[in-house]
Amino acid sequence: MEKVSKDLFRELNPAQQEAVKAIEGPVMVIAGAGSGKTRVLTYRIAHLLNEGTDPFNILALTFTNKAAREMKDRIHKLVGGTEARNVWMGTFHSIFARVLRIDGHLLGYPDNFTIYDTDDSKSLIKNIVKEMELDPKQYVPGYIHHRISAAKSNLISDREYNENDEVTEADKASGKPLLGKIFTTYNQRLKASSAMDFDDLLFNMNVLIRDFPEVLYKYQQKFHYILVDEYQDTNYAQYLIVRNLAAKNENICVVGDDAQSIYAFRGANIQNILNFKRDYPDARVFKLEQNYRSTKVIVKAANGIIQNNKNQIFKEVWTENQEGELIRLIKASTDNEEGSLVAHSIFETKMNFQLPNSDFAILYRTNAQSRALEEALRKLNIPYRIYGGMSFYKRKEIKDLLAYFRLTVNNHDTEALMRVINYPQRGIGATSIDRITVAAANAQCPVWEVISDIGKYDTGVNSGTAKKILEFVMMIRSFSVQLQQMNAFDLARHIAKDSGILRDLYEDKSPEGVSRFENIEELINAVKDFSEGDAPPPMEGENATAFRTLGQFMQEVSLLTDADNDDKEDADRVSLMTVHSAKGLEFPYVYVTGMEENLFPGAQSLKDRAELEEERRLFYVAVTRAMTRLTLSYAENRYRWGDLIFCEPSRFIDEIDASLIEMSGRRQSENKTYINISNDFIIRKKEPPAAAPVPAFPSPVPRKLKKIASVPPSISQETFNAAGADEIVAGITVEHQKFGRGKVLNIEGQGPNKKVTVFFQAVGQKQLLLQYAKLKIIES
DNA sequence: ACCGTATTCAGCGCG
DNA sequence: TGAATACGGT
Repeated sequence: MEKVSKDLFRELNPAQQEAVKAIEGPVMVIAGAGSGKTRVLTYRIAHLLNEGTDPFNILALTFTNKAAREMKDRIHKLVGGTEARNVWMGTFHSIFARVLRIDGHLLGYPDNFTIYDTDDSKSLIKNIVKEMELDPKQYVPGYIHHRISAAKSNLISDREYNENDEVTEADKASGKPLLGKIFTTYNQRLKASSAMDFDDLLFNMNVLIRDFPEVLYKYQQKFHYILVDEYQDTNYAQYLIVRNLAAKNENICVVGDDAQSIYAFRGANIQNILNFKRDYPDARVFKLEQNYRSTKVIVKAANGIIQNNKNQIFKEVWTENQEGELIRLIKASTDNEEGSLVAHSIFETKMNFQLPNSDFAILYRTNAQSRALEEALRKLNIPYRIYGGMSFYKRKEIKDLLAYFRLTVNNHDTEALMRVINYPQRGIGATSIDRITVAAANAQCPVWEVISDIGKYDTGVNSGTAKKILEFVMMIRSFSVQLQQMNAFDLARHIAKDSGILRDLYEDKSPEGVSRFENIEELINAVKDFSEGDAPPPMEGENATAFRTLGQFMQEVSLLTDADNDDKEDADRVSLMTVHSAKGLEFPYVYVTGMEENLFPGAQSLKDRAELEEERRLFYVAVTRAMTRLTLSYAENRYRWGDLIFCEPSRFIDEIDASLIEMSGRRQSENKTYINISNDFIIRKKEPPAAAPVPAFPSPVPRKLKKIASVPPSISQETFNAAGADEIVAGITVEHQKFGRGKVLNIEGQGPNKKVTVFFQAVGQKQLLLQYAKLKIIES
């Protein structure tokens, strides 16, 4: 033990050592970018363990699953053994979901409550708006959800919301007087579905420890040491939980950087970190100011930027690293040229220094900017990966199967029920579903209650439909019964088959259908991996099972988001992402693109000081991602929402000392106007790269052709120009865009009504109107 | 139930 | 511009 802890400190600089050693009492660590923030947190926990602290008494809160996982791994490497896995380490949401599964019954929730994700919440809101017969233009689900979320994050209940005149007046003034009513109904529906949304996990945790002092006491006793990562990003609900849990022992350590607070727009309160000294007058504050990541040039530039913000904790970040290259500034005339110049710069740097693609990152403010950059990279055959796209768990087919799992675990989960009651189609149509919903609303009970005893309610569905509903209920019940009998994998496979999802997707032979089928297989494999792991040690108050159940799988999966389950396969790619998602990462070569007024800083932020300061912190984050060389770029014209607009270079460029910047030469070899027109044309029309000379006068191509580009490569656009009606005769082989190849059996009808019967290998016999079906002749 | 077409809308996004 | 959704015709 002793030896390990000596080694532990040798790897830390004096400031870091002090921060690690200050175990007792309130501590705040202000960690500049690249100063070893995570290192301090992990070493601190390792130190606690080495000193003999029971891991069960340590609570470490992070913002992302990824951060929690990385920290666990690193601690495990430092202290070895199995101790690390017993630390209560995870996101705010996952830790408090765990607590609520144990003690949530005090608030009237079963331990198998469902967690609604944002889509579930919005869909529920949408339905409520519809039921109340309000104008969906006025009551946009996304906006309402945002309001409700903001209220919950500030611990304002629906009742308090409705009783607050200021708030209700504001809603009235903006033409949404019934927003409070929707809030109330929304909460009622959640409760009836035994469900919590993400914000409820924090809100209800607060209610729990507010209303049940013995529960608060229990966790105060348990969590002797509390650590919080990214403290600058905590919202009020999170802040208050932490403060209450730490109130007894005051062994609380928060780590963060006020200069990197970039989530005020979703409720983070930078005051939490600025006021820490006020909350804990005895607090010791440690500043980590030595940067180990970046060159002197980059550090100087970053300092120059952030000093323009007024509201901050003073610190001076410095580095012993070498001076490094000057910051490059690329000026392009259009967004497409910007992409091309960035791509060429990456290509050249890569070749000159023989670097892997993974050394490069391209950052942008908005996701919409990625397209031009992608096109440019593709032209140079530079492999890239876009972060923050559609995550695995957001795909339709995955959500469908997960909905079956959810409904199996919690029959009251109404969003899941609505999703699958008629998928795959079982003849329970929109009208019947409406009738059921209305009956449930009238009877003030969950939809599941209505359909599981449909005769008892006055729904008005006809007997045929009632029978189909009964069959559906029986099926779900049979799944639920298996929860304690089968392990997660066996039950998941059983559900995928019995529900008809597998068959439904298997029958779809289109490339999209095949991919969906593969995704389902991947999900079932994930369940398999989970099943084969050790049964988790039962927590206090939990039932122990000999095997891992589907219920346990769902608890884990409902708080996962972006596929951190990284693809190791060909990881050597250039990274493309928004500045927000780059937070916490580092790359040798970083390109920050779209450095223009109204884009970065964004147009909405120019109105008020606080928002502009957040944009500036965002830029600070972007700049400090770079280790070796930073490149900034902007375009003088940019396509936005379809038309070309003029842009001014960002004010942030001027905030960097001019002596640190070098203007990178534009590629002057070709006529400028020519480049713009031709490049724009090529990229927008998705024609092949101009290996051959580009036509000076692009021939007008019908717009519609663009759509074709999304069709998989095997099917080119000409392929599906319909064959002439006269050319199709019985006996020939044809290809259909969706159904694939098949043989023509029969032709009937005349002119526009000419009908053809085809037997497709994949899907069987189909009748098609020649007028609509675009058939290609494969073999006559 | 299904398809093509019209319409609408556009910020960053953890869990 | 393009993606997501609503609508109207078969």
